[in-house]
Amino acid sequence: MPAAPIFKSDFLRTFAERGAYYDCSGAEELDKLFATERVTTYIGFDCTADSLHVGSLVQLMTLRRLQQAGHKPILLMGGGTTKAGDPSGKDETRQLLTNEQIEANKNSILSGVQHLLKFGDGPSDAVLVDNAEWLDKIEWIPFLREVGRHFSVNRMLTMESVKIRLEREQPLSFLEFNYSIMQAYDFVELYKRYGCRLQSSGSDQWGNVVSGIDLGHRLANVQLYGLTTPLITTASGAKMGKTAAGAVWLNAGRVSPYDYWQFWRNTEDGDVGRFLRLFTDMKLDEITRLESLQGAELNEAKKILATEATAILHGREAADKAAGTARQAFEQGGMAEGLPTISATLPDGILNLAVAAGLVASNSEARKLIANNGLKLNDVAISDPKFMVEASALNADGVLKLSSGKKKHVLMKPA
RNA sequence: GGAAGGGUGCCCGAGUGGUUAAAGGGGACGGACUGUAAAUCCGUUGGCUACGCCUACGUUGGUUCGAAACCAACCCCUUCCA
Repeated sequence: MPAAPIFKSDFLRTFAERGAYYDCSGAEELDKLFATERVTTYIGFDCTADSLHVGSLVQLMTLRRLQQAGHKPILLMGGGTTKAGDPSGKDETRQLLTNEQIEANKNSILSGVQHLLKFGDGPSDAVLVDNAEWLDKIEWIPFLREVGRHFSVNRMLTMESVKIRLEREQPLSFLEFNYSIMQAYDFVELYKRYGCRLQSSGSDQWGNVVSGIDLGHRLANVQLYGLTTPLITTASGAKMGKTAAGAVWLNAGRVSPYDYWQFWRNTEDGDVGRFLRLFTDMKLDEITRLESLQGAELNEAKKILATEATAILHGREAADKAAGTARQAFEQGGMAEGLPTISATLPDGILNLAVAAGLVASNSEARKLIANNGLKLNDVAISDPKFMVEASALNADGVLKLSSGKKKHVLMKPA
């Protein structure tokens, strides 16, 4: 990672102090721009799913900090690019999404980030833009004449992403080859429509960002800028955001605030300080204090991380509730009301209940879990797969707690 | 259009007629140890009404007592040539 320059503007300085800075183009000029005017900045996301996940959070936090510093963020949805489909991946003949699906995904994604960014018409309010607005209307020949002539294949072949594929003799379709052109075009189009001067992205997108800057010179005679964030991995080197249940989605419908809180609570020791800087709004000196905690005391810092990160995404109330639920479930061994709750009909076999609770995918899996001593009813391990759960197992509040391992709990209420 | 190689479980990858629900690795899950961490060690990793049965090695059909493996057609991927 290049050493971060000393920035004068509030935004870039904060951005760098929080560990989100990887590289940028024209550092000095960009710094000056940030210090003197409101800068409109965009980040692109694809909309193949109905929610973003934690992997996009660094980017979203970038937009949040921009907005906090009084600048204007644009969330660019790749509606147009999504229609082309991502051809990488071997033999999955990936289904192309219909327009309705893409539209639904966009709305859903937007609803998932409502707490992170303030959307609206104000000068620094975030806006959502879909690149289908212009990509859909492109005509082949005019596009080639206007835009295509500015792209040198010779140079595109030297781009890192392309070069790697060629060197490894991996296939690279024409469509993929065009992604960088589309992305470059998006940048210029956003400049024309919204006066957008800066594109932020992960460091892997650098080549595409530079293409956009270049195209800005040629088509609009304007100086555009790029700002990249580092790739975030965990201290033990794993890609961030993959857990048991798959990706950690941002939408509450996919991953509940409670589970989201748990995700952050289970952060590795070595990541606590870094994550506090990146993913919360906490003051830096407070973070310095928290990350200096040793051994088990670091758990306190993890709880704060979990609550703060959850508050940013789901709101303060949901975060406090998740924290409270966790406290009851883990520290007081209680029934913790806020745990995911499903309804059940008693009496029923323990296998059925475990499947109904979503703790396991099948009866067989439940049997295996029991054989491994991992399935608990009201905190007592079950040893008999044929165990019948009677209504008498309900506690005073009329619920029963089913657990897989030590961390995953579900409450069951008679229907 | 021609030639060659290939499609195996969540992923990578072995397997070229029976002992194969399919080696090995990764990942994941559970257990032990801990601090709801990491590392380490152990176990599990297709389904079911479960000492048995069902479904699975791109698709369909065939050869055989018996096929992931052999044959045919088709689909898809990769590479080289035009």
